[in-house]
Amino acid sequence: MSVAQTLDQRIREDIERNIRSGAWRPGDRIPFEHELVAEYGCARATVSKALTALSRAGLIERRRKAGSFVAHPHVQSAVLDVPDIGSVIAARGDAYRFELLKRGERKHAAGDPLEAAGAMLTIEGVHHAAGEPFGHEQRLISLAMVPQARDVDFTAEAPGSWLLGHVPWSEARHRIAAVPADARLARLLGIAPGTACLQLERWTWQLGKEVTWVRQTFPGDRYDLVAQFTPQSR
Amino acid sequence: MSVAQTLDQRIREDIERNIRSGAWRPGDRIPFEHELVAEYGCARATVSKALTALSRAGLIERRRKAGSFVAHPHVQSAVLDVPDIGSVIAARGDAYRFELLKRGERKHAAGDPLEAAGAMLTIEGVHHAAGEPFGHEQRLISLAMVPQARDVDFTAEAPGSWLLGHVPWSEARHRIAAVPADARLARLLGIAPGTACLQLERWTWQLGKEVTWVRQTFPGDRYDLVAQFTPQSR
DNA sequence: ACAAATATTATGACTAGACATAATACGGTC
DNA sequence: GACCGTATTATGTCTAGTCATAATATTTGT
Repeated sequence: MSVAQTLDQRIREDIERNIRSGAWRPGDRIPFEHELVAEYGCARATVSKALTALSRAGLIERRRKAGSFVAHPHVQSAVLDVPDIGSVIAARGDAYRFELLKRGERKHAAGDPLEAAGAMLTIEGVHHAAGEPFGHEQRLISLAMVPQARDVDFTAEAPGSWLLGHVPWSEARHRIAAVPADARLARLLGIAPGTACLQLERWTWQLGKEVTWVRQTFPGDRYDLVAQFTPQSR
Repeated sequence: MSVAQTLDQRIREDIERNIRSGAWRPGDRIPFEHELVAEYGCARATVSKALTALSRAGLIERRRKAGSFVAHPHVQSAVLDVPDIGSVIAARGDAYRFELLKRGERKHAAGDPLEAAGAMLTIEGVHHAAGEPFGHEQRLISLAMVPQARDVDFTAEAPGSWLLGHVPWSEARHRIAAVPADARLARLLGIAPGTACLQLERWTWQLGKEVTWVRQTFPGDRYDLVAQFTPQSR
């Protein structure tokens, strides 16, 4: 099967195979650490490393004194990659362009998706693939958090990829929904009003402070999200 | 801030804060393990545990001889929880019911979303919340993999939750798209034809063999997906 | 000057222990 | 038999070290 691998990986995979094959069912107790130590002839730290990994992956639950048990699956948990739009289009071999429609600056207003007070940069634009409209983007950037954004020319670079390079390693929350295109969106994207669109909203913050909010809307027939290789958890 | 925590967690969080705050930027070398050992006055295994976790989270890259470096973010990677529909509705405090529309059995046909040959169970139904239609489901189940499914009464329990309890710890691939409701779907869900719907497709397999395929469709105004707390990676 | 051989160094995996902690099982008391 | 304190036990975190491995620096040979 697989080639050279470490002992803790082998232990992990042996246990995982027993769980995924159904040989060990949810609720079953798996062997105690000291039993695995005896079986593999290794130190307890090595067994523990394997079990810690399985526990973090949600496959087992460890209980002091009682032992470790195969977890009960509850939700399907998937890792969803939300790539930069420019790179998605480039990967398909199409030319990419960001068309800046509007750019403004204003104070925080009630009902804004960004809750932090202070000055904000507002950006609206359309992503193009191979010359055709691909998706619409509405964005707010907190100027308190990213003052340099004031001096950036977003006709040359899309705000998303600029932010990725200049405000790295932030955190985010995503919301995915299906919405009909309103009249304005339909005109901008060259589609019929009411067309089903995939809408992705993302709030990004850095150390608990809001950096940017973006709402991207794509016609349903031009874009979909794929969440690959999905273990269950918890 | 936080209360009692382990030393490796503290080291991990200290480094993570430096990265997320932007103090250490992508490409920067973080302190060597032996420097962190001196700083925290602990064993190298403890520092290594923290760095291993950061590396698996995609925040740093470790290179032998060279040291460890802050990774360059590329895509937004989010953990998406796709819960069982029944529990979603129950969590909102509404009554849940699965209405079985059709149930059949047939051989594999060309173009089926499940590629494995053999007999398949076909199921169609509607999920109801508080007496109102909530979403539509079309499903195929491989009878070679789950022969017991033949004897289950899916009017009592939705196939999704039954499978979760009887074929645990499988793997899956998801696809999310926005589609307009066709005439039949519109009638079943009590919505206007063309209404924007969120469509979730899921292929599930166990140890490399296909178990089930499902396509769930929800009117856009009744359901959306939220991907929480999203670290970037790779 | 350039390439090959060698030394150095940081990470990676591991061992054989120690002590802490939480949950269970056991025993004795009322 | 119900209740409470104590002993036991499996996990959880950690130490102080070893040996291996991969990549960089340095030296050596031509």
